[in-house]
Amino acid sequence: MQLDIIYNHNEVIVKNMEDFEPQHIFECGQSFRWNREIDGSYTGIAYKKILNVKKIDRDIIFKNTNKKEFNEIWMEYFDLNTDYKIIKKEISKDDPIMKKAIDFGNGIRILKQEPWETIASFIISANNNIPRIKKTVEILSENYGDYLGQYNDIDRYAFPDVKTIAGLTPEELKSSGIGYRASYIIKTAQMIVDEPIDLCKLQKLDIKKCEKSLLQYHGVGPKVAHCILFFCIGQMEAFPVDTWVKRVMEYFYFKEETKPKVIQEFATKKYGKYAGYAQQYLFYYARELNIGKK
DNA sequence: CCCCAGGCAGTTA
DNA sequence: TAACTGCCTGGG
Repeated sequence: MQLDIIYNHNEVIVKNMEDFEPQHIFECGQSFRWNREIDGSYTGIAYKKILNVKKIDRDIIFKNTNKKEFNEIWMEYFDLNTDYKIIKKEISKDDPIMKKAIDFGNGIRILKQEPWETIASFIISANNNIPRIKKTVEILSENYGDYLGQYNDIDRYAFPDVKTIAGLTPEELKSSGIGYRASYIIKTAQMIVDEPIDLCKLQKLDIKKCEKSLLQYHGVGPKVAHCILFFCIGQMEAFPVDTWVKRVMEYFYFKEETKPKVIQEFATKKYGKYAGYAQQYLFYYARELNIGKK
């Protein structure tokens, strides 16, 4: 698979890109820092960079970037070297439900996100709703993140550094609307400052050991751990079971109340090394169509 | 207004 | 180790 890339001034275009639908990528719930603009493009922040993404016909236009940055950051971030056709085929064989879910979320790509931001964001996501998670992450960034400049006349801020958060008190953090998760985030930040995350090391561990090490963080349980495994460590057989996935799996496969752990083990067996992708298609499908909700 | 949200930690049996 | 409970906060 060879990408057809054009590098312009402050802009990179990938021609005839397969399996890339901005709306599905940014609104499938994997990331909390991308917002839709009036023209249908999305502006977001990652790795202390501001980027705008727009799809025109079959081309993807990446604005506010350049060749060097694109190759160093965004290629991997957008998982552009992965052929989603193979994944889709693998997880949907003999599974009409998964075929439907994939058809619905056809252009989803899994973003390779930063470890600390992913950990903190998904700690915040617990017992919370997506609009509020996004708002909290935004306020956190405005209050404690680096100022990155303006884009489309709006001030943009990076997600706060782990050291900054580690130095705060829960009382200070609570002004960001983070609620009782403030103490979780701070404790976890302090753990990470004391022992920085070694991504390479984590990637080499088998998923069980990797999960176990993540569960040591405060505010990280099985669901959040699997989100971290999948969205930033690259353990693609992870399978986060949240309320939506639980409901949709019960509705389609189990036909009865089933414990998250049972669902997760079932999915790992059923979908194998691409289980995480299956989870993301299912989650998006279920949430958008309200499947399984009473 | 009340209900609840992409769970988790802490506490009991 | 399984089951139960309370939880900041604000969107819907």
